Amino acid sequence: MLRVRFAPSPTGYLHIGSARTFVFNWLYARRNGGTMILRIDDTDVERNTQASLDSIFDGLRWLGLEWDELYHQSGRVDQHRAPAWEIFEKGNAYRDFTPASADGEEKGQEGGPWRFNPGMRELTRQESDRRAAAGEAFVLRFRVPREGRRAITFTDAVYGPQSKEAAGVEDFALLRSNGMPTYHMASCADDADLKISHIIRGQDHLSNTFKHILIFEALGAALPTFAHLPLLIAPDGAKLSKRRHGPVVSVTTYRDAGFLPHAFINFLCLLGWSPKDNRELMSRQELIDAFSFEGINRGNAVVNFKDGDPLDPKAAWLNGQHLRSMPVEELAPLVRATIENAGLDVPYGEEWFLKTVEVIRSRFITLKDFATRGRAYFSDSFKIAPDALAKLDEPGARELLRELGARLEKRDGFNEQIAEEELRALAAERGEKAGVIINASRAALSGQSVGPSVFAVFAAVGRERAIARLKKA
RNA sequence: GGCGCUAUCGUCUAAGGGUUAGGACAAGGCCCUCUCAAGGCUUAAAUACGGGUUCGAAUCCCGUUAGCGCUACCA
Repeated sequence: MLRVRFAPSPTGYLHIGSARTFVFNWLYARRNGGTMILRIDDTDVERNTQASLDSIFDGLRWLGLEWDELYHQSGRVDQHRAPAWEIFEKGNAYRDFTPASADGEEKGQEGGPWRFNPGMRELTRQESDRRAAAGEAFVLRFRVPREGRRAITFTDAVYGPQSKEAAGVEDFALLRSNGMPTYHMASCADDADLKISHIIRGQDHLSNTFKHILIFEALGAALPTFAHLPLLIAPDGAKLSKRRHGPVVSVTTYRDAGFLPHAFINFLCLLGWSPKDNRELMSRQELIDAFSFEGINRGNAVVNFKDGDPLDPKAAWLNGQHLRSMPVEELAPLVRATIENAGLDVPYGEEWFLKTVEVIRSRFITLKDFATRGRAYFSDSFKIAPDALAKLDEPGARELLRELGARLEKRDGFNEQIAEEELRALAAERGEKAGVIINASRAALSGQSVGPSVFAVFAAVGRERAIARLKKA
């Protein structure tokens, strides 16, 4: 039974690296008929926030990614503590009564890295029990095997064979002096208990895996398959962080910028993974079908944002591609929400709406464009952009528009063909280039100097509004 | 410092002993055209460095350098 998990700790908003980890887990589960588990690793009570938890759920909901089971570690503390003591009883852990060092670590000093406190590691069971009974505080540490040259090995599904001498691993903590399990303990206990078969997570855990294997083995639990993912980094090479890089690292930035959930997922997938056949624009199903560990890279991937522009250009391109290629029926509700969020509403019925979205989406990059560059289609209160104004200011242009408006008004019926007939007839009559009237019309009708074919604009704007806008010129 | 991992155009990546080192984004040009996108064509742009192994290395090995990660009673 294939079971994977995404285990965020709610100590910041959902950032794009975490989102990608979720996506890869999800893809792997969906690809192989497995179970996707969302586990909130909220053992660090001090740093957890409700806002962070909300952002995780908001982000995942926005992306439309679902999970099959949900757990909170905070409700499972007993299930983490018990196995720690089990390890202790087997002799694979010991109490360390050394007081927590006040500020920072002076442990890893001069003679090399800190591995353990010899006095504590060798304490007899009787002595250890006595001091514990006397109420002395202690942390429970794993007794990492140091005899011989035992190596801890495993094969990572992405990074290949991994090996490290056990003696090089420090006696890491399982239980804190307040009795709370550490991340390593809680995580492994849950992974074992929840029967996680594949641990797919960030490469920052690659070196932690040696410790985790020690725990799994001490627990007598089956080892899951590990697959580590290259990290997402900033253009300056540093790992993505809110402090250094600001909101670009947050999933909500992309949502608020008007991204399509699926386009964002598509973009995320291309960071550190490739289908190896040059495909880039992929549907959800194509992603699922193509996903495998073999396609995952080992080098970190740069999210290419700039100071003035938080969006990776390729992400924007992908969004534009999806925007114009997805079924318009699927896009329409998202556009409607965007329009309504901007305080506008859809003036005509669904048929008109679908047609209009179809016409104008071809030049847009994000959903936001519908409310900004596309504002004139939904509202009479719009500004004419400066470069569009220049088209209106062409000599004679305004007069021609008024005349065109008058002719359209006299004419029965109204559609693309009629608009084109009248416009071209007028141009011919006046010996004027059609382009002048065309460009000026686009400016007057849509407020933009650029956009769809102007006759499609006439149709989308509609007879009454088109005539009014022309005459107002 | 110790340990682990990584290194192909500016960015995302393909090629895993023999290719003119391929694609995409971004940039430049041309075509199309009522504008702008889209689309088509096209230009520029890379195997970090040094040694091996081999008839032949981006690819395998060693070293160097650089980056990242771990080295907490954070996760």
